[in-house]
Formats: sequence, structure tokens, C-alpha cells
Amino acid sequence: MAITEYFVRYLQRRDQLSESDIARLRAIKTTLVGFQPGEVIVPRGRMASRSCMMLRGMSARQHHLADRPGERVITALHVPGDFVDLHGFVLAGLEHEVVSMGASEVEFVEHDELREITQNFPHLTRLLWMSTVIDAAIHRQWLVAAASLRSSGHLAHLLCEIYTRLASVGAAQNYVFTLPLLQKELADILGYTPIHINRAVRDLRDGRLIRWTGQEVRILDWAGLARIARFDPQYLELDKVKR
Amino acid sequence: MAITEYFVRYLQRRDQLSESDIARLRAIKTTLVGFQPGEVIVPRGRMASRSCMMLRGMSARQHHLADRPGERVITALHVPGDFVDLHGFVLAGLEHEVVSMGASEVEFVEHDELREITQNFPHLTRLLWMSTVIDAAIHRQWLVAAASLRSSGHLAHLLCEIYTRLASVGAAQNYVFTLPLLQKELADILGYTPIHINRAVRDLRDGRLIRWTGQEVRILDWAGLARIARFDPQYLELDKVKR
DNA sequence: TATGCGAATTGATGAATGTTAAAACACAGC
DNA sequence: GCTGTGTTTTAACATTCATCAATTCGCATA
Repeated sequence: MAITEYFVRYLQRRDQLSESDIARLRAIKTTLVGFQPGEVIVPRGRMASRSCMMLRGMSARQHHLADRPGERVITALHVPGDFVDLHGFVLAGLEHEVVSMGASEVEFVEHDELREITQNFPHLTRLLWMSTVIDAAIHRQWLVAAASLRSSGHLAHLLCEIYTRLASVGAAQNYVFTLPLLQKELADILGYTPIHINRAVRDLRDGRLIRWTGQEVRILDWAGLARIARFDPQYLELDKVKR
Repeated sequence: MAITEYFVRYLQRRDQLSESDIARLRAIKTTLVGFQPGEVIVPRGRMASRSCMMLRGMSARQHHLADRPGERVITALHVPGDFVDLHGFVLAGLEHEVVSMGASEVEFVEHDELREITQNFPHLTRLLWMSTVIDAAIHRQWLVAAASLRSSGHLAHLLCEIYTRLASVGAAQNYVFTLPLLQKELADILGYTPIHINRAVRDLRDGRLIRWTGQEVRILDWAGLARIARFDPQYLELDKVKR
């Protein structure tokens, strides 16, 4: 199969792609695989021979705590269009694992093909590189949020970011999106207990900022939510710039 | 000037460099600049035309909070051998700024030269890419620490990491190192108040884990410090692997 | 030696978050 | 319709961390 159009859109939001760049992207051969909730998509440890990008649903990077079996910390969420583990292409092995949040579909790309691209398509290479550096910028923003926001603002920041990322590739609109996460999983992402996540959700509801039924989140007051989250999408690099 | 040997060591710790790779690295032209404590090394916003690497001292990525002037969050620390803002090479502009922690010296490299490398040295390009991806792995580890450790363990984690990174390029040994940071600055890094940092420092001292006089930190009990920090250096990718 | 200033330290109190327990709710299978 | 299971929600209490205030320390310099 060919790569998902989501990833092409991800790049086109950020730079002008030449005809040959697009042709090379579309020529990438991929293998489509579906995953059940909680299934491991990329195992930790060993050096991989392929990387994957999200097609449908979400996935997360999860770290296990050596001395506290059963506990985990989630350090990243991935949505359609994300090239999830390009990291594995340049690292010796991941110190964490990528798991499916809810049911998901993923496309795998062989490293051999990526290596060929790094040898013959310097501009595309810089764009792949860019996508890993944007992931790092997202990590930094999560660090800022963790250090400077209280729980409801912190949760609001996550919701603003997820909606913005989904909308940027056309996977959400009108301030409504599907969030395939339990409160327990939000707790693992934001570093709180599930009980406290529940309090934060209630605060946002009581403030008429969101409506949240089942997996459907509806943002009622974007400006208000962004304000308490101190959300500024600049770090997502959504501007079309020559790179 | 030529690039610092620290950066060559940074790469050689992690991969075998060919003769031509090393020759190309050593041929990179750099401009050495010294900075006073707190001085801005890389401003935020505009697209830069050069990137820098640490030669002496430390620098930090600092984010300002829009609605709280004077406050900042630090999301990364850089030590000798770090290629600090390769990010700026593939991003449209930084959403934060890089400042000097204490006095420091930095070497600037023109982006034109990096671009030439990405066109003719694919292996070196992957290694540069790798260094930005290791920065991302460090961000993730900071997220794990923030989410799962209490203040003294969190501080211990930072000390373990800084020592390991300094020692890996030969800038520290025997569990002693210089930390050019005030407690106020540690507070901005770890997301606590300076008062709370002080209590965390006292806890580590009382536990006979460290001695800390002025800017000199001496780790008295590495195993104990690493245990409460849950520190495992795997994420720093210090193994020599074919990449 | 005396003075001043920024940093480190300590104390007291309040707010945010964690912990434990239990109740309410949703939904699948019987 | 009933039961069982997992998630969400609420409540009561404990711990961690923030805030405000003051004191001590280190060090430069008058």
C-alpha cells in the first residue's frame, strides 16, 4: 500500500513539496496493520527494521517504572498523520513502547526505504527530521504545562493540543473530536491520579468550557479553554515555511 | 575555528565514525562566542541562520509564560558537546530562547554548512538527526520524572543525568562536577518553588547522598541517588552502535 | 572590621493533589 | 430483567507543595 494522505497533509501544512518529493512519498511501500486497545505496536528495546505512521485512532508512548510494576507514564500521544517512531530509525532502540489507545490502524515503512530517501532526497530528509523535532517541541510544551499549570489547565492544554493536531490534518472539525482515552489513561498522561483527573474534568464542565459524553469531546468555549491552558499552537509549526 | 572535540566525542561514544566523517566534522568552520550569566545565546522567534554547540559551561532552553511576566520554565539543559539548537536548523523558529547558565562559551555553525552536509554526508546527517532525537528522549525522561517522582527524587534524577552527560564527554569524573545553577534556577527547571528545592537539597544531604558546597556537587552514594531517582542512563544512548 | 546585598535556609499556614473507600452508572452477557 | 464487571463520580482524610515572612549565611567592598 501507499502511505496515508494524512502524512502528506502533515507535511504540506508546513512546507511546499516539490513534484518529485510528493512522487517519492507516494511511492513509499507500506504495510497496514490493525491493533486492538492496549496492544503493543512497537516493542521496547531492540533495534527495529521498520517505523510506523498513524492512519486511524491514536497511540501512545508508554514508560514502565522499574520498581513499581503495573504503573506507567505516557509521554506522547500520536494521531493520524504522525510518523510515530521515526525515532527508532536513528536510535539504537526505544526505552519505551508504543501502544494502541483504543483500536487503531498503523502503516509500517521499512527502514531500508527511509535510508534510501536520506541518501537521495535531502529536502524530504529534512522534513522527516523536522517531524521528529516537532515531537520534541511537543514534549517541551508538555514539560511547560506540567511545571506551570494546575490540573484543570493542564487537562485543558491536552485537549487544545489534540484538537489542533487532529484538525490540522482534517481528522476533526467544528470543535468536536473523538478521544479514545479512559480517565485512568489521562491520569497516566498528565501525571495525576484518576480521581484527580475526574475533578479536573468536572471543573472544565462546570466552567461550561467543554461537553464530554463517552468518547466524544465538544469544546464549547475555545477561547476560554485556550486561556486557562495558556495554549498557543506556535510550537506545532503549522505555518507553511521553506525548510 | 574548528568544532570542539567534545562534540566529536559525543558522536564517537555512540557510533563508529569513518575517516571522511571525522575529516568533514573537523572541517566545519565555527565562531567562538563567550556569554555572561543569563545572556541570551539564541533568541526566540525568527528563523536563525546558524546553530550552536556548547564548549564550556551550560545553557538552558527557557520558555516565558504569556500571562505571568517574569516567570519562566526551563525545559532543557545543555552541557559541553551538545549541539544545542540543531532544532533551529529544521524549524521555522524557536518558541523559546536559549540562555547562558553562568558564564559559558559557545561555537556557532552556519546553516549553509549544515545544509551541505545533509546533501553529501548521509551518515553524518543521520548522526546530527540522532542528536536531536536524543534531546527528545531526554525530554521524555524529564516528563517521566515530573509525573512519577516527588521533589527529592526528581532533583536526584537531574543530578544523575547531568553527571552522566558531563562524564560521557570527559567533562567530569569521580562523581564530582560543577553545577552553575542557583536554587531559583533549579526551581524553574523542576517546576517547584525555590523554597521547596531547598528542602529537597536538604533531604539529599541528610540522606548522605550528596555533598553540595557552592557550585561543586559531589555524589557520595551513586547507587542510592540513582535508586531514589529511578535513574537508568539507557535513554542517553551511550552505546556504540552502527547507525 | 563594618556594611550591604543576594542567596540559602527555616518556620508557619494554606492550597493542590494523593490515598482509601464506597457509591453511582453503563453496558455486556445471561 | 438480572448480574457482573469496569468506569466514573463523590466523600473523607493524608501528604506534598506553594505562599508569605523572617532569619542566616557568604561574599564583595567600603
